[in-house]
Amino acid sequence: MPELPEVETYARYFARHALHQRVVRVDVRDERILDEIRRETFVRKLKGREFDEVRRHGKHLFARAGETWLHLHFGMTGDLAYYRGDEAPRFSKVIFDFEGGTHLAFEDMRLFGLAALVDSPDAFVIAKGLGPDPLDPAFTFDRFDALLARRRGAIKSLLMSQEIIAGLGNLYVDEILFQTSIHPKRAVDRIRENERRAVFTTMRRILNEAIRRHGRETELPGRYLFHHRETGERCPRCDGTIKRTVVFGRTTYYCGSHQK
DNA sequence: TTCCATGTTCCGCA
DNA sequence: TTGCGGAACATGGA
Repeated sequence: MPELPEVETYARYFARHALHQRVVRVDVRDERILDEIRRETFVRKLKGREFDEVRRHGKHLFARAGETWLHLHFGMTGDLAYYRGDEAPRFSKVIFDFEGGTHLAFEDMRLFGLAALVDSPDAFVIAKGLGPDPLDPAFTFDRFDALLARRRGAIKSLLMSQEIIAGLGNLYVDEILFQTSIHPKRAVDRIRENERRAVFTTMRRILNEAIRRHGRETELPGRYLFHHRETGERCPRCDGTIKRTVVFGRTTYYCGSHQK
């Protein structure tokens, strides 16, 4: 379920449970989850260490362990589980055993996620060309607006592009555009400044709202589009009908009446 | 059985 | 150069 609010929730979960404990074993259960690192190297550099800091940028989570940082990306189905005992979660791909008998499992059913080591989160963000994190306090409307300037193409495509803004995914982009009454296919150069401001503030409001609900979309207010992602549904904000299309290769829901 | 999925990347084409 | 459509990846659930 990993868009920004989910990954923020995972980051807090990691920080709450898995810091300052010695890693006594690193169990890579499926090597395919590792990104450009050999299993032996991954294990060697983490075993015996303690994680002592967690950071997030967009959908990427980083946890510092000595000289290196664990990097996790959750793909479509990634998750974390901290537990005690021998019952590893079904789709565990990497399990960290801590002294004291607890474990942190990185689960990923569909294997679109990845685990790796990086020298630093900042260097990784630069190397990958990731855009700013929308919740970074230093990320202002003016910076947001500059990122959209001189571009064409559908607004949804831009908001989905991680090299422009890092962290938004299919559900949250649809939600932001629904709540700002903007059609997902509207060209960005045909969006007025007051609408761009609305997108910026609504984006932050929705993300913070979702984080307050621990990244669980199902707990978002009933008037959110999230609960009405079905062709033919009644729009919870007007008398329109929910329609479905494809933008940026992704199934897109929007209200055929109030989103222009 | 068939279709779909909250992500990312790569390729070809306009 | 920019943007977009399509396919691929792996796998469970409706």
